[in-house]
Amino acid sequence: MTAPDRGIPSVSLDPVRGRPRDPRTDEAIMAATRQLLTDVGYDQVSMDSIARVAGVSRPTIYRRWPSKAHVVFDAAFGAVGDGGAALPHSGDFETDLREFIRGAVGFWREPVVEAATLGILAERRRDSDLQIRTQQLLDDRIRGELADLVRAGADQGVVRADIDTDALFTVLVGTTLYGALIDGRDGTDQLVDELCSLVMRGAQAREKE
Amino acid sequence: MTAPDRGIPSVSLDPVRGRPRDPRTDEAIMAATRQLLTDVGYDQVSMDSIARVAGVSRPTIYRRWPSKAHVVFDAAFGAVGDGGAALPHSGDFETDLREFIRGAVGFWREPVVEAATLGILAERRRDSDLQIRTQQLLDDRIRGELADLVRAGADQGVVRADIDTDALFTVLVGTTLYGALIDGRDGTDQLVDELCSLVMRGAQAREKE
Amino acid sequence: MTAPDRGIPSVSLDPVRGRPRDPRTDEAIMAATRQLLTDVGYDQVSMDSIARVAGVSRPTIYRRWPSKAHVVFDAAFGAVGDGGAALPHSGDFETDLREFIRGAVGFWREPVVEAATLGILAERRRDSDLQIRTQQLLDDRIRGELADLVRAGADQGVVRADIDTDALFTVLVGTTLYGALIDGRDGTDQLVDELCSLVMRGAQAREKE
Amino acid sequence: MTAPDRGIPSVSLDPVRGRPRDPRTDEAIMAATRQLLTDVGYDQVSMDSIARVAGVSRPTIYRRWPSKAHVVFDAAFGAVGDGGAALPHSGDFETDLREFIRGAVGFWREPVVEAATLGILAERRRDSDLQIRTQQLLDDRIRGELADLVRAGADQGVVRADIDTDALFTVLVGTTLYGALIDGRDGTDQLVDELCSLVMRGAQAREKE
DNA sequence: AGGTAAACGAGACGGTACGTCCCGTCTTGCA
DNA sequence: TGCAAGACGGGACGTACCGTCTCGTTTACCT
Repeated sequence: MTAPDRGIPSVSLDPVRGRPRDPRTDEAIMAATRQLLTDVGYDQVSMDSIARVAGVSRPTIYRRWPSKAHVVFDAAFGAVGDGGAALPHSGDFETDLREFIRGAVGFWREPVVEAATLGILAERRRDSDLQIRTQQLLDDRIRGELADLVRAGADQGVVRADIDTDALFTVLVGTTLYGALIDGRDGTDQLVDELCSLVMRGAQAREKE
Repeated sequence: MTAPDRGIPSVSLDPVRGRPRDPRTDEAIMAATRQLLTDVGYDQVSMDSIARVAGVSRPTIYRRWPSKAHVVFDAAFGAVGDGGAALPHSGDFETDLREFIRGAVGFWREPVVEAATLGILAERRRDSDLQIRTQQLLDDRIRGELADLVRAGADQGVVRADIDTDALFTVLVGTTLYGALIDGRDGTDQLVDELCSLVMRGAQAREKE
Repeated sequence: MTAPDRGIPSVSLDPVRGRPRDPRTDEAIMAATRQLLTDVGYDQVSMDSIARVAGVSRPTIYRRWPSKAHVVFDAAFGAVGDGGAALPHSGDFETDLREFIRGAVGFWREPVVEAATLGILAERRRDSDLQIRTQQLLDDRIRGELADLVRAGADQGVVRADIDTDALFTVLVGTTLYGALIDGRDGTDQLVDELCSLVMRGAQAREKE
Repeated sequence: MTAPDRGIPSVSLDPVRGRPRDPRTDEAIMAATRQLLTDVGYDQVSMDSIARVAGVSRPTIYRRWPSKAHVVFDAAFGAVGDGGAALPHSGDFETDLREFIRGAVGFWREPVVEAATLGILAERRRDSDLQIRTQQLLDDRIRGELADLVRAGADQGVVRADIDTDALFTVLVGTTLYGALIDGRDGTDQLVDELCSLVMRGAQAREKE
């Protein structure tokens, strides 16, 4: 995510009119927001503090983002698409699933994400733009990726053919989010193992074997 | 949760000195908060608006609860323990599990809970009291209840003996919370069915049958 | 002027409800405003700077006055009624007139008044409350006082019977205001003498003598 | 006033280098400013609104005038010198004086002047350039004109020889300004008559006649 | 005809102030 | 002591101007 102001998709005819925005300003705001998020947490981050740390004026931030939630969203999740893409796909379904889960837990536990997520989710209820963007963040990348994984597993015959990918997605994202951000009881490894095991085999005792 | 003011345990020597608190005041505040939560949502609820709707002054609220988050917590979750207790325990594990899940989804989707939860979870990060209370809410009642369920299932031999109840708890609560409050894609029934099915049987294709 | 918030004449039934306003706060705001007016001038005075100097929060000022112009008005002119009353009335019309003029020039040249007046007059055009209050300030006290003076002079036969007190008022106030605040060319004494002389005798050469 | 940019006297060596300024732009800015002044008043006029109405960019205005006050000054008073010159000089002092006063009142009551004057006078206190320009506006033209008038009257013997023209100027300008812009109580004719009468004959009852 | 320099529209930018809102605490007087 | 009312400090909000700046484009004059 490198171009803010996505909501207003810039209908302008000319590609550039007027003084262009300084890209360093964007980055300074993002960096300041990330730093503040990890330092003081979502609620304590104010537009004023962001502006101060970024060496920028408050109106300059409002010129780019419509509200604090959007600034934080981009600061916390903006780089997700770029970095998180490199999932290995070893070919073995359980290995790949475990990696997927580990990636999810790791993602929620990145300090910036950890600081931002619940605030964003709360704010999201009153901001339809934010709803769309959070949805897209999860759906466009992660849901699709999981679908690929499941399809590969089904082709190999190790995954039930009638599995509902969306439900599986909900289970994985919901559980990792809850485990990482809300419950906070288990270590990463334990959570990953148990979730992977449960998703693979279920809770039911096998009748045979 | 029927006895507010947990933080300040009332140092008074005599049980009653001076004018006693009017218990109707407590209920008026709770009712006003619940109404406002469903009407305008967590962030739009202000102590002022609660006081106004309850016909009460702001200090009267602060005399009973230390902050808005605690008022909302009690308003949204205070009655949980009383009402939600009546789980049937039919004896059939899958039926009971399905009922447990349905109860969880239904809980998250109660209008007041739906309006309050994400706000409370966000606020919880900076308020250790609130952390403890949310933890207790889930643990004391629900975690124990699930443990009973699992134990019964294990005794009957329909549940794997090595199942980790805590992990199962995380999966169930996390998934229902996410599905009900964040994803919002599935209907209740579908979510319940799929989650139940996945937890029972897992995603793995059976080698035989 | 000791009771701000004149615009909303406090319809409350009870004389005192809730915590009463601290009168020292009012005085601190007035003193801060007066100091700032003389130090930096009308336009440089901001609500923030007043609050800072007064050791008060901005909302506290807005609780008492609806805008900067009203704060400045009270700070600059609020004490006028009390102090300026002691006009001597020697009995000799020209002496009293001169004293009246000298008082007017002295008033406009008080540092606080000098700093505030033109700003207030400019602001007045968009604020009907302020219009009324400026009008009252001049009319209630000064116009009446001049009328007394003129009536006494007419009784003694030294003032033309058909003199228009309102026009005389306009001449005196307009000229002193202009001479003191806008023209700034003459010293006080010269302005007083010339205005007094002109008003007494006019510009016309006497036909005889 | 037809040549803007007085402050920065165009250091360029050649009289014209590069693209020359479009003179229609100047006029568009002046016209827009005049329209806005009468429509919304001094304080509501912003450089942005002027630019918008004039179909011009903000820097284009700043290229010609150093601040909003100067733009407004020229828009409101720029054409004064040209139009107001034609005072008749009938030869009869009182007639000419009345005409002078009527001209002054009429001037202050021109819609654009009425909207601009008090704002300019307030701004003038922090802008020495503006001080000089306002002074010149009044002095160069009007003060001199009045001096001519008085001299002619003195020659004819209808005006006291020791009259102070500057004081008379202060009285006439101050009174008309106050009467027209601040007091707003009298109609034009009444103000003119009374001021003229007072200035001619004074307030003193004649001992004889 | 091409080069050069300023005008020009557009809009970013730092800065400052505005007036409002809410929080949580406090200070009254009355019950 | 409970309670209603409301003052109060503090802090954040989002907006509006100001005057300056940096772009790319246009328009004239001058080689």
